[in-house]
Amino acid sequence: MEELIISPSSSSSLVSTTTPSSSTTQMLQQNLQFLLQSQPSWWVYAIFWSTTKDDNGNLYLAWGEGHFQGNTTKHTKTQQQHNQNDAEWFYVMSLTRTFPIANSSSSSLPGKAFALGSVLWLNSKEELQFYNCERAKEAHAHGIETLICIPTSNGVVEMGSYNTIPQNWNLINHVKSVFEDSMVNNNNNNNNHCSNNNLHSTVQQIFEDNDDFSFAEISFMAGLEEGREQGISRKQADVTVPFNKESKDSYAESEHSDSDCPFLKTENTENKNKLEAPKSKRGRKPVLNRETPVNHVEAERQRREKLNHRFYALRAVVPNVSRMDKASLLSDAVAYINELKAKIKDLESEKDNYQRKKKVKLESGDTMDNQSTVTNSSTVVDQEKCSNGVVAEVDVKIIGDDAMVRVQSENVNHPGARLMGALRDMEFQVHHASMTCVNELMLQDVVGKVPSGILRSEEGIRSAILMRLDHIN
Amino acid sequence: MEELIISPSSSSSLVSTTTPSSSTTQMLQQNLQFLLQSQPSWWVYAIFWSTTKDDNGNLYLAWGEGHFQGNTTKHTKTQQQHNQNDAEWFYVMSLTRTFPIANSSSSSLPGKAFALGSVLWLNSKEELQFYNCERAKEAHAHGIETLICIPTSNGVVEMGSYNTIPQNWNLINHVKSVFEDSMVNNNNNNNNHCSNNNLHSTVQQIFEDNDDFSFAEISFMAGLEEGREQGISRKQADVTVPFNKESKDSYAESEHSDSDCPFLKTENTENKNKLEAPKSKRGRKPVLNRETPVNHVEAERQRREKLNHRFYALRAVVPNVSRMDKASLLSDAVAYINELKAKIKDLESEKDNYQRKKKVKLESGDTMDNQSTVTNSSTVVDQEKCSNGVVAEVDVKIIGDDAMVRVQSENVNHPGARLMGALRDMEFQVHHASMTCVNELMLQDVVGKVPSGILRSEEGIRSAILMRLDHIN
DNA sequence: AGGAACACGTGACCC
DNA sequence: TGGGTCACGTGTTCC
Repeated sequence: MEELIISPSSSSSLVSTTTPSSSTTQMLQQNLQFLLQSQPSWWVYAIFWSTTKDDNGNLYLAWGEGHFQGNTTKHTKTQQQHNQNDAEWFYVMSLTRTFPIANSSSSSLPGKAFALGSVLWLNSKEELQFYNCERAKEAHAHGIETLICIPTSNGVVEMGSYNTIPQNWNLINHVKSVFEDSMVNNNNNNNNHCSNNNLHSTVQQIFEDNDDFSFAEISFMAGLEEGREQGISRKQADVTVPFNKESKDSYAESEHSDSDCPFLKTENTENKNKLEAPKSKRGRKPVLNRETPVNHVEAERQRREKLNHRFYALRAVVPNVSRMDKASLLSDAVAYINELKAKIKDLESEKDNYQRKKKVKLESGDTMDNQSTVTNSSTVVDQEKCSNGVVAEVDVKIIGDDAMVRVQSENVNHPGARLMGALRDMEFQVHHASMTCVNELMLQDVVGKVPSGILRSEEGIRSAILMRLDHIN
Repeated sequence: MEELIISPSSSSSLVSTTTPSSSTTQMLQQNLQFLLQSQPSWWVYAIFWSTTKDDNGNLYLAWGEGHFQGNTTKHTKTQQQHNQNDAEWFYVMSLTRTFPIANSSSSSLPGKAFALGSVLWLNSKEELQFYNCERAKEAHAHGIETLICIPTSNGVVEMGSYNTIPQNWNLINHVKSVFEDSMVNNNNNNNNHCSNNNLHSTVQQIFEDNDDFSFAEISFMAGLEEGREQGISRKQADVTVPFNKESKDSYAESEHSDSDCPFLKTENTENKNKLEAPKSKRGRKPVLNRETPVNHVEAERQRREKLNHRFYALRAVVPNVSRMDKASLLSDAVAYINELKAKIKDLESEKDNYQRKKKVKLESGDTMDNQSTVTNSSTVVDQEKCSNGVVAEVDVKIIGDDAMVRVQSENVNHPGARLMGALRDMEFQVHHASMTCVNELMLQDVVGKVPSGILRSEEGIRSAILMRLDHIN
């Protein structure tokens, strides 16, 4: 798999005060990359469109950072390669794009997302083609099947995939938290010191639910650190770590190792460790003493990382975390869960009430039916055999201008449709009707206005119905 | 069936002042018995483990009450009888048992449940065997397949069954309500008994303000500390820090100084400092070298404790925590939160639908014109204009093999006949239907079996109905 | 300072 | 025996 990384060194001139420092840029790039690589679904690229002001002070979106990871695998080169090239082209061309921020139907999907403040998730040909958005159409023309735009506080994250990917709230939450956090902190920190706290938090949220993947990547950290990163401090190694083994070749390590993001706190503990290694030249005896502990240390490190990932994940799903420390997070999470539970309980009881009411309605029909079945032994003489072989019993009672019709029959041949059809033919205006199926029996009760034209007698209506029941089917 | 009832008269020596009165005992016994007998699943026994203090003021769980109802039936005497005897033995032996309250991997399942404040529900051989809990293993060795512990305000209800019984919230809620209520009365006058007052309801409040620990949590801490003390001796600490034994009891946090659990404060920082004093050779102030690190250590200890309690609280509100480690808990919590969110979204949209319809119903009664001209953009999508000019709103919900169809339209052109005809055309077998005319509006509700041939989606059915409503008349 | 929060390495424990 | 987890004391950084 090939990677394509574009840093907006040129575009920085456009950006006024919000110009990301190069360390931020790099962080952005890493975030995007980690984002893509941590997703279970395959995304071709991710772009962060950054809010920018032009000379007139109007906001628009311009290229902030991007990551392109191309095709899912090397197989099916013929067809997919074509697509990849297409999408690559689309991606590269995006460098030059800017989008006005407008919610009107414009050509700007990112602009719309930012203006509306809502996620746009288009995942079908149809949506892309008919969304009345030029960029969506372009994307589709270049093989993109799913195109999403997620607004953040100061930009929009756009992602594209060849596949149809259903909306995924985890992804959305990750993106939101990662890019909110990273930028907020960036704004707060005017120094170029790239807090690795932030970096951790931003990076790690990505892994939230994709445990296997993140674990794999994290575990690889262990092997990586000792061997090849001599000069780099431990913490930086942590950051660069998620470049997984498979892709290590294509990643210009320099790109990160020469980072201007100074993890100034070159760790004494780590240094100590490193210094200790040579010191251990003493004898071979430490073999058992050296190797095991180092694994242990590494394992513990990984455990901590994992735990922290989970914390970030939790942070991503719990809104309004009062303070940023872990304890507060946990208690907020608990409170939030209880809140959600209470809400669900409320809603459910509400719904329950509603359904119970409905049930009562149904049941009242049932009891009525029962009642009628109990009494119908006396009226069994009223049963008539229809020509289609269905036994039907019809009972009519006239009350003032209205009539009450009760029909009881086998549940075959859609008795409801037949009765309703019959009543329609008779111009019988239905006010209320209910039909219930009990075993093989269908009971229908209808109340309505007797048509003026027809013979206004119970027996007349009854036979009219019977006749039509017989013939209509 | 044989019953085996053991009252804790003998064990009362263990129990200090918290010994339940005999009336309470009896009530407990009845509750347990009723509990067992009211369950659809067969449980072999139920035990109420009551929180108790030993001479040092440490919390334990000791036998409070129990009920044994033995085998499910008399059949298969050979095999089951053996198990029953086994379980009976296990049950009787429980009389002598006490459990420290600790979350650490100890032999105490009830203790763990109480400390965590969360239900433990083990219902497979594997869980019982590998739960790293002696009591679970013992239970399994005696034929128990499902072993559960449900914490209450002042104890734990343990139940065992030969069968594999899935987690059942009704049972849990039942236990909680019954045993919380019954015991609260008993507790109130018992000043030296520190009950954790319904953990589940309190956690919420506890964390409302961030750092406030209610006595509920404190009681926890006491149990925890005490449990650790018993179980795992802090060897490392013992070696490196000679004063630890006392200092580690200083879990007390500043916030709960007014806690109604006075005994918990027995060991405090002062004590530790006092013991620490001799260690510092002499002068008042080795401050810089001695005292500061000690405070730091202590603070860190408390911080850890706090974090852990938050973890316990989180465990208490997250059901079905897959594994007991923190990382799993966190990710489960995240998953759970997302689940809850999704559910709320569902319920809310459902409710929204319902209310919108209701609103439409009400509005359409007198102001049909208004409604149509208002261009309520959200509702207009649901409404379709039939060719005959009748506005109809169709809602379909699929439940298993059945579908619920709701049609709302003007009462013209015999909507009942049209709908029934449409359903007949679709081979939709009606189980129940009701139609009601409110002013000029006709409401129809139909429940029936979805034909297998048709596209079995709600939207598919809906559009099929709409199409036919349009054409049939 | 001095508290609060965090990461780290380490010892211990348990499958 | 090793991999996984935990608690602990410590160093550090940010108010």
